[in-house]
Amino acid sequence: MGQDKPKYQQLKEYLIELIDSNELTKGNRIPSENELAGRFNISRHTVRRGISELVNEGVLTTTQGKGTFVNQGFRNNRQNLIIGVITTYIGDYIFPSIIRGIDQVLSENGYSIALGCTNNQFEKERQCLENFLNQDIKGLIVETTKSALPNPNFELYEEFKKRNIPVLFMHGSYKGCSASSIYVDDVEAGYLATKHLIELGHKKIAGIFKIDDIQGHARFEGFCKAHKEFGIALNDNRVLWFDTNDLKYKFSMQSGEIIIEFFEDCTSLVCYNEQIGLKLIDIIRGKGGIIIPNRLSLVSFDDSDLAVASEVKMTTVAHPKEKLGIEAANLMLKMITENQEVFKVKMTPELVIRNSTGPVTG
Amino acid sequence: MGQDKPKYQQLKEYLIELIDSNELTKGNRIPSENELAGRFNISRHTVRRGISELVNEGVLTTTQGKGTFVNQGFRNNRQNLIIGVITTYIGDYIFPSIIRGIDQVLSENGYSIALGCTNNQFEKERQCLENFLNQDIKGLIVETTKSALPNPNFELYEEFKKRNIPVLFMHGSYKGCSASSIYVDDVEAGYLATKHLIELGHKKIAGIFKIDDIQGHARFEGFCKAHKEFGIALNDNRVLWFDTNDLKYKFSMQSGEIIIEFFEDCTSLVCYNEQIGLKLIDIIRGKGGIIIPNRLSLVSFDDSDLAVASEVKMTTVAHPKEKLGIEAANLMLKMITENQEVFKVKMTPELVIRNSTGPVTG
DNA sequence: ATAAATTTGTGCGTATGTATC
DNA sequence: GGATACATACGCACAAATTTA
Repeated sequence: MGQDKPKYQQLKEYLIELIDSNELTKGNRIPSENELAGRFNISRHTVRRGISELVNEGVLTTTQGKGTFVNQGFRNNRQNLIIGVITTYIGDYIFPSIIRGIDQVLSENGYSIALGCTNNQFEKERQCLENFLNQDIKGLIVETTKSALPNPNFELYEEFKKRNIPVLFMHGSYKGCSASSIYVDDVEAGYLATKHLIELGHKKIAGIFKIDDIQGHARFEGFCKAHKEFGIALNDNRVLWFDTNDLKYKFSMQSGEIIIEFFEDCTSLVCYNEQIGLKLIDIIRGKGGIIIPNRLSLVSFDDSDLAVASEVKMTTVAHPKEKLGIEAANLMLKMITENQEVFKVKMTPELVIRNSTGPVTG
Repeated sequence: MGQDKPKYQQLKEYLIELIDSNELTKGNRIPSENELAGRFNISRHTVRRGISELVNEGVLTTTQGKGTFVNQGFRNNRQNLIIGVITTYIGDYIFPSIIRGIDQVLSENGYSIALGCTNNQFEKERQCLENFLNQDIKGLIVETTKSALPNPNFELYEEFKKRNIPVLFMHGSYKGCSASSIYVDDVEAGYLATKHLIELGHKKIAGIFKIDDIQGHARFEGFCKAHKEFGIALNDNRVLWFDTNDLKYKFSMQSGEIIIEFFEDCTSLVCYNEQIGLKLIDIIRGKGGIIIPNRLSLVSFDDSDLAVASEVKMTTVAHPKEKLGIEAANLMLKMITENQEVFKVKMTPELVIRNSTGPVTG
């Protein structure tokens, strides 16, 4: 008789053993409390304690007057392996690819995804986090919301840490937070895009970047770095910043005039992503007169479907997408097993040259 | 003193009351077991039972030697509202929009989504279902996997029914299953697309449809229906069938010649979806000579981003997408509250006319 | 640094109530 | 009604962890 383990624990293990070996299967009645008490020479109270824990774990169900029964066998693997995933947008652009990558790896390993979507709003992010705190998730992968701004949901992330639930940030992490993160080297991306234009002879390069997003900042940093490295002066008037709210209005056909004026004296354009890129192409096509790449070279980022959707096949700096998702999921599995190590993984983007860029003319 | 409720239950309610009224908040120690026993004149054993249930519900945490403490307030709403969502593909095309629609409604109502993805394989579907059976989900929304074939996971769906977990099928339900379903009228969609061309004067209409997909069959059915209704003969040679595996090869630039030959003697084309439509536009643009809509009118389906991505803005029959997701989520909420009624909801698609179609010429 | 007090954890015994067969 | 099985409830004893004097 092991004196180390509590008796109710031993009883639990005995019952689990019976169920796992199929001596008791779904629907079977287990011996009565009194019988178990007699058989193991323990008190009925102790039997009750063991049983009540198994009921709580979903293994058994008790019915007064009838007995205690084994639940449906689906609970045989009594695991509940869920990873929370929070993204800014769910259905747009490259996010689906990332989620697909994550799902691919996790489902292979018996995990499933619980999905949350912030629409880039702190309030919704908070809601998602609270939701996940109420669930028994084994890990959390977060694509940061408004990553360039200070985050008001800091305490909630701390709570995950306290509970030993690993958190992995994607596309940048919050300041002062020592959590793991996986991100694309967006400075390098911005650098590669700009360098490509410079090497084609461009000197007047416009840039459009997103202001409330750390990726926007990073890509702009790379934009600057390339200018500096090649000794080209950077003109502030050639950089246009926009935020999430501008998306619908600033880049519509109606305001196309303003946009076109903006890069009028430039020969090329570094464009924050392909959603914007495609809208610009539409505007330019609509106005006529400007030909890509002859009059204007365009580099964008991400290499989504949109890059090759129109007649202008965009030169772009490819985001790893699925690969990032796969990497992130693998990291998460590692974090779960290797107990709270902090990882920082940087993925390097690659330039994909298509026909939206060409040598400077005139 | 209410004699109806058990004493441990009364104790639980007393403690919950203290927490909800913020007299005890996160981190606070509650009175010791002995003190509570004395105060309420009940035995310590009874106190322990009440406390142990609250521990199990995540409200309290006990530490031997220290005391019993109130957990972080996130559990104040001790609900665990998760809806399982199973789709065939996660990241492609219109699925993200559907998921976004579902998420929009559910998150507003305090639910969150647990996501599963079958890749159109029965085995993965089974895995997802077993996963969800192990979780405490409140409902299940399933996009059917290989809906034309008999489903081997029937018993698992039955199990949900047994547990009173409502199941809602999307895009068709399994045979012999009396569950609720929500679907788009794809016959009508095919009919609308074809009728639009006929009304523009087209009589030689080619069709491209997906063969391993019930939507493909339905859209083809509508294609036929319109031909019959307007007394136009249907030529088998003008219908091209493809399956999932063909996607990569059949519609590439390399095999473009074959595709173009296929609709050479037609003035218009009904194209299964916009992924294919966009590839065709690329092929046509690459070959030159054929102008849309002058030489060839093109109608597609779904109204995804891709419809307006290129210089050819596609006329298309819009899939409700988000709206379908929203509808589905609302239905699910209704099913949860109204206890297992069976709903059948049909959504009607709408024609969106853009500039890929025009009157027949020559 | 040690002992005492406090608090939770394990375990036994008993009694009575209530649901099911 | 009677037998059986689970539900509620009280009491006691000792062990183990933590705090405090």
